[in-house]
Amino acid sequence: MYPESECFNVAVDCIVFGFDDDRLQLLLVKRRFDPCRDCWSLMGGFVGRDENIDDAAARILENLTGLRDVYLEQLFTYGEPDRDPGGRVISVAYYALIRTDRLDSEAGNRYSARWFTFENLPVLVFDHTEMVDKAIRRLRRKSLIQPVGFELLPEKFTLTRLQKLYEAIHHRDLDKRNFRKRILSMDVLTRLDEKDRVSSRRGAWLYRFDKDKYDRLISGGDHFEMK
Amino acid sequence: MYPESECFNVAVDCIVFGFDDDRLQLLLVKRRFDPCRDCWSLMGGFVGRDENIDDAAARILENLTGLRDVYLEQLFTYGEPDRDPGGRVISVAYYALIRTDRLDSEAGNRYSARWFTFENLPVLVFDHTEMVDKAIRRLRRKSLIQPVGFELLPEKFTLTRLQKLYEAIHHRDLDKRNFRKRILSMDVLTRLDEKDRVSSRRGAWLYRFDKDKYDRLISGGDHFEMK
DNA sequence: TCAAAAGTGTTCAGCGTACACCCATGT
DNA sequence: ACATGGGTGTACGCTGAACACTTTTGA
Repeated sequence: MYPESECFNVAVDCIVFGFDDDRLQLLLVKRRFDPCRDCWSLMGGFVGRDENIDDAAARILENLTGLRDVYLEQLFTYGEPDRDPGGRVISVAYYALIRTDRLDSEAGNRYSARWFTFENLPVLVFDHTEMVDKAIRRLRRKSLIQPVGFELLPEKFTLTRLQKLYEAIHHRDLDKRNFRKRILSMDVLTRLDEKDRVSSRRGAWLYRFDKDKYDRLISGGDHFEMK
Repeated sequence: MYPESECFNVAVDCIVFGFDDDRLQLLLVKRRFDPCRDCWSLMGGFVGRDENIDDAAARILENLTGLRDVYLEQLFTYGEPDRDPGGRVISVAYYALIRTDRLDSEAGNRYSARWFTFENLPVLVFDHTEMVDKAIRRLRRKSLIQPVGFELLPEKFTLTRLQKLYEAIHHRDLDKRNFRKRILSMDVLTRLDEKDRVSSRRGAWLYRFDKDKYDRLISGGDHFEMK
């Protein structure tokens, strides 16, 4: 501690993305204390004395969802002096991608958590809307260069479902053939010997995400070039 | 203030890029206090009680360089509990692009500041090397999609000089014709009726950066697409 | 037999890349 | 006259985008 210096509460706020059939969703909680009690808010919490910030984010997310090992990435740090009317709080925003099928709804209940369709969010407290806005832009960019978003689907999924996810992220229709070509050319999917017969009579092949191939892809740099 | 919560020193560290003829450079200071007195370090300082973080970064940078209105962008927040052996400090890293020709060397002297060639940096304190690493990656990526780096040159410059800058940023030789085609196609440069005769007998046209065109370019989205 | 989703290929345009020579001028 | 850096154009391959029909099968 450098005692001659100012001292701040440091919080983490989590932008939690989920995907349900064909809509991108956001998990929000109702604040249980003042200021802004009962307003919709991102899930947040304070960083602990001996805790690193990533761990704090993971802990807070686990409290809310009961999930460990979810995709979690630091987004941006917000520090306007008056951003929280309850006092000066510097907040490090993280965004998370979770599989809604794995969600522990018990955990969510404790926080009056609710999923909202991304295109239809309520007013949020403080600067949380700004955080969400930055998060979706980051997610969109990321999804173009990395096969992100497998984090948002159940383990086995059809290509149509994956396409629906990308369409939800980008809020735009995609061409089926081009999409499949593109995704398959990334070479991170394994087709299973199994079909999903729920969504169609004919049945659609199920795929699984191949983490090994993915890791090799990632380590191959940022996929930006200039020569 | 939320008194039931922990309280942290919050600092800003600045990764200051400059460009001198044909080398990318970094402005570093020698720490004047323990721990790690006399070690090379990024320029840093603590956030003030009623100051937002961007302003803190700008203030700290102005202390060091005497410059206002420099390009400054938040990079990442570092919060390992033991990152600073002097106490728990959460640090928000920013990177800055400055024109070395505008640098006030008086200001720098107070901090024993020195420019280092980017490819030849000294060992840095704490996690500062990690910060620098993230900053250069961000700068590289940014430079591919935005005409960043005009911030690093004097107001008037030749295309050769601009190319040298890009080569320094990417640490790679670029093809002259392709570079010029690419840069000019961005349509953010204005050719002046003036030549630089220092670097060659023939003389090279000087260009100026056109901020209006640039702003229009930026507002046109991230320059990533998916259809 | 029909409805509903799955699956599949080709063409074209634009962009990034490789590549080599003449120009203008000061000494 | 020559040395030095400035300036220019073209050909090719790859990638992204547009585009429509057949297949399967349960009801």
